[in-house]
Amino acid sequence: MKIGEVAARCGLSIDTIRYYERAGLCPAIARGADGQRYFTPENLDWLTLLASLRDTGMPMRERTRFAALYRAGDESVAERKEILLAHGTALEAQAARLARCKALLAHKIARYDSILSGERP
Amino acid sequence: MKIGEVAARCGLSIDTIRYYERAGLCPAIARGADGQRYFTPENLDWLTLLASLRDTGMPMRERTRFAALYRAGDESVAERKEILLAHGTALEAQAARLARCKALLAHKIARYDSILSGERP
DNA sequence: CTACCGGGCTGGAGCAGCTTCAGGTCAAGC
DNA sequence: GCTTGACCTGAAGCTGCTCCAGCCCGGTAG
Repeated sequence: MKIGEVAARCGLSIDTIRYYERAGLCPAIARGADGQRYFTPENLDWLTLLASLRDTGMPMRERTRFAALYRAGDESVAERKEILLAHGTALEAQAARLARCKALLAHKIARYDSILSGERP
Repeated sequence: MKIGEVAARCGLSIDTIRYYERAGLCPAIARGADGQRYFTPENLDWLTLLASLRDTGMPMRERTRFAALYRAGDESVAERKEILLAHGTALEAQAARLARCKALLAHKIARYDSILSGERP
């Protein structure tokens, strides 16, 4: 798979994928004789996971750590599991934030409505 | 109310509040004779809303637009309502992303578990 | 009355995490 | 054989904070 297809599938931009490779967030990608990157399904899988973690707010530092463990192989599975579990609770926190924002929006919109329908006192 | 208290209550840092004032995201804050900013409850309210919008992913550009409308007064209420409604649907999208990530985590953790408990085939 | 401390102020530098750009290679279709 | 499109690199640029140096001010402890 070439970079364009991977980008389309994993939700990262082409540039971001290249940036992540340079930054060591994904294992070095195999190159063809033409110098182009050729991604394995496992590469795609990993980038998809990274994208999902990024999009749900895992900070770079943490993703970097996670990536280092990933490169270390099966030895690191237990620690990686911890990270994912921790991120799971971070997701809960985020969901709570979303809910609070939703409530706030409802409140504001109600106030706007009362302004719109006949000047409020 | 002084800036420290406002920061503690609204969820933005002191620096961010000052930055937002400079950037025009909140109306100019009143100053005391000592040069310090004194915030009204309405100021606090506004900053709290901004914080909530930021924390749920509303981009700067949109917040800036929203702020400009806010400064324009009641005239702009209808348009502001549109923005908040749109952000509401953005929240839905985010919730969906969170859910997808949660599922992905569950999947990965299951795989890690099967590696941990007796090398997988 | 002086010394100090916490909290505020400013302007400007620094940083993360992309994103864009200039300038170039290669493969394939017409 | 020429254009088109996807890829490559290294470096610069951007956003949205965040931190810092250096200063002022009001209150209180000695």
